Amino acid sequence: MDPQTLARFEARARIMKALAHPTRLFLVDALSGGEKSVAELTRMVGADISTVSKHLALLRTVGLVRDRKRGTRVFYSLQAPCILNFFGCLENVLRTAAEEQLRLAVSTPLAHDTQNANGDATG
Amino acid sequence: MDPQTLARFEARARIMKALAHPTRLFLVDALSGGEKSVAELTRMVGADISTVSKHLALLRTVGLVRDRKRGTRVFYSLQAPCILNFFGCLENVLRTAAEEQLRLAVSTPLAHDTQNANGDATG
DNA sequence: TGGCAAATTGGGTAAGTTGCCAAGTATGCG
DNA sequence: CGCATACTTGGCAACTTACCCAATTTGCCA
Repeated sequence: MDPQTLARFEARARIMKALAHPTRLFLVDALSGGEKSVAELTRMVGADISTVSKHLALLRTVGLVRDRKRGTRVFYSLQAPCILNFFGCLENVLRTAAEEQLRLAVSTPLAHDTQNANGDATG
Repeated sequence: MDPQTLARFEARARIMKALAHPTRLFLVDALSGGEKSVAELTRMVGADISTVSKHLALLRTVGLVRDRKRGTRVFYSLQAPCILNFFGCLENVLRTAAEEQLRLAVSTPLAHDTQNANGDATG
């Protein structure tokens, strides 16, 4: 991987890292319905406001959200709504993985415990 | 954030984490052209084969890629090609962020060094 | 000006991540 | 069988990240 390619993927990874946390994914999702203040988001998340503020700052640093100060409050909004398209893909991956797990469980049952553990032997 | 919502975003975050590394993003990109062996990918990445193997294992764990053993070799391929759509969004975010940086740099120049550093004082 | 509310920043600790080497596993071949 | 090749796994040191608490900054208003 040459330096230029590396730099490009490092830049992409920085954005992905910003999304690689449940709270931050939740924040992005919450902002899909329009801008919200830190306090409002803090209430939704249910963590310390300083924690939420730091999460938002990280999202802003990589350019995923933007902030707008109004009085003492700061409203955050989505800067890159195209992220939302990705959520469907994530659900897709999760569903496929779950199906795969199920398939494996059925096709390669454990040596012991095969008598009636599944509870579907009659159906 | 109620427990069920938390669980859903944790599951999503697990996938995002798997993508939150330059090497793993590179691997996903490399696999967009079809399945490749670990040795082949290792050559492209330029790291230790054990490192690449672990990256691939992680991608497989979350269901992003799949492996197929053939003889002594293991071929990996994309299980969730929809990820590739996201790369365009990432580039979008990067471009927008860069433009934003430029805009800020132009609108709020440093107090010193404003003589002709930009080279566009005459335009 | 003093005081309140909203938000950010700093700090310390606990937990997670990464990469390389070494060792182990699996397959093919003579 | 013995050996080589391809890959995976274990383990450890270096580094990064997350959270809560405390302190600070910012803006509003009496």
